[in-house]
Amino acid sequence: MASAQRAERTGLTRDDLADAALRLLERDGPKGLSMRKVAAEVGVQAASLYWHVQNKEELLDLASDALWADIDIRTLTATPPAHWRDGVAEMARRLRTHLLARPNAVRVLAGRFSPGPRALAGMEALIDILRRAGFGGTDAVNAAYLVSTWVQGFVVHESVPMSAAEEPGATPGEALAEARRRLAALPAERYPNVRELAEEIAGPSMDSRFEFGLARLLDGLEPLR
Amino acid sequence: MASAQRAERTGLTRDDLADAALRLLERDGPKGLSMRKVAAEVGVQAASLYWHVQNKEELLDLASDALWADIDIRTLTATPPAHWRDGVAEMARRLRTHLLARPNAVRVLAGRFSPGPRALAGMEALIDILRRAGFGGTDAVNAAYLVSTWVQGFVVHESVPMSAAEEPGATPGEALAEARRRLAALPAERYPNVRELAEEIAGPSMDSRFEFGLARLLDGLEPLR
DNA sequence: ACCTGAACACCGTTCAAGT
DNA sequence: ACCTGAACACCGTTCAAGT
Repeated sequence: MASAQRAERTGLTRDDLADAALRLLERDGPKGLSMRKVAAEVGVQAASLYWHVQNKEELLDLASDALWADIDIRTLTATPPAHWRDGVAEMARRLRTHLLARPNAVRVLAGRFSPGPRALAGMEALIDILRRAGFGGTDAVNAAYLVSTWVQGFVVHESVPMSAAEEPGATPGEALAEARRRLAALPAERYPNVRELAEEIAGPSMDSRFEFGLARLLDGLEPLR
Repeated sequence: MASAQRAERTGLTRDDLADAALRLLERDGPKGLSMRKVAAEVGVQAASLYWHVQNKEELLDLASDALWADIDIRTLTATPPAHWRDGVAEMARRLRTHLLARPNAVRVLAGRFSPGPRALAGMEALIDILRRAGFGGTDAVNAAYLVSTWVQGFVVHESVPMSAAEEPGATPGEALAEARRRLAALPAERYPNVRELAEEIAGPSMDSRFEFGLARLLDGLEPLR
């Protein structure tokens, strides 16, 4: 048909722009994300973008929703887990893994995280698991919101380099040693606990910190079932 | 002395720059935050900033730490609360209130949230409350981290306007109605729960959603004491 | 319906020069 | 030690014009 033919010729969609933005972000870093470069990425002039999108603001909003495009949620709801805790935990881990794989997008788009249409797919899956487990509607919504805001906040912290200055080289081990040095340099009278627990705070394992939080959340939700 | 005299004459500090950045952010919005405007705000030429700061990146890092400058934490630790739950809850509410009062800073700096020196004051206070209540060192650190990442993630969601397009006017009531319309427009087969619970999801009370999460967190932490 | 070229105001950053 | 003026490359956005 004519429409199919037209789609073959050009077919530049708003999704294409969002995907290009995310691609540039991870490939070239935050500085790669300009209207001119996004345009070049999709093979067009910068001014052309303004036919598809009102301004850069709107493009970034599209990108922040597209961030959730490839996340694998359906396999989870297709075969509901035996226990709701496993289901929620698995969803939380998937959200984290997905975001951690896109650290530049997280850093640039963090201030735009909101329940857009695609992010709602995660909410839908979480609510579904919770309701099947016997949670009431309001509780399920609140619980899903709790889990997803926490994961996002956690990953933001995790994705930010300890110091902007030392971003380039530096092995994880070096960054860790540097973090400990920093904590040890804080005034002892004002930060007694932070100093004493510097090893724990600058500890290497974000995984165990994540699992700690997850277990606490699930324990806190349990009585509501 | 000579140094005091010099300090009187100019005395432009890095803190001054960070404060100016935060001031401009809330006064003029995200677009107010350019090196040239920060320079003008402190009465200097743009190029001069580069004597105090390596680049804009570093200035934004300073600003994101300065975000925690005026938060009132000391009054809390001075008179430790009777029950640790009250202490942690009060800290969480203060963190939220503080951030909510600076929505533009939250939106622009969210991707930089990390445990900088000033943010560690909140951690210190939280850890202090928890340890006094009998939590072990590692648990206290993990719990403090859990609470503060959750609050920050929560407020980010809360600070983002539902849609970039409708930002200008629109009463909260209108925005709410619009949000419900959006949820109702989602495909019913893929979003059955979201659609059924649209009222809850687009519900007006972020306060109660916050208190729900807080109560769940505290319940989840209780057994660790 | 979709794209271009040229232009405008503005931006971050550098650098030689001033005091 | 701290600031300026001028310059450079780049940016978001508009608009008349093309097809």
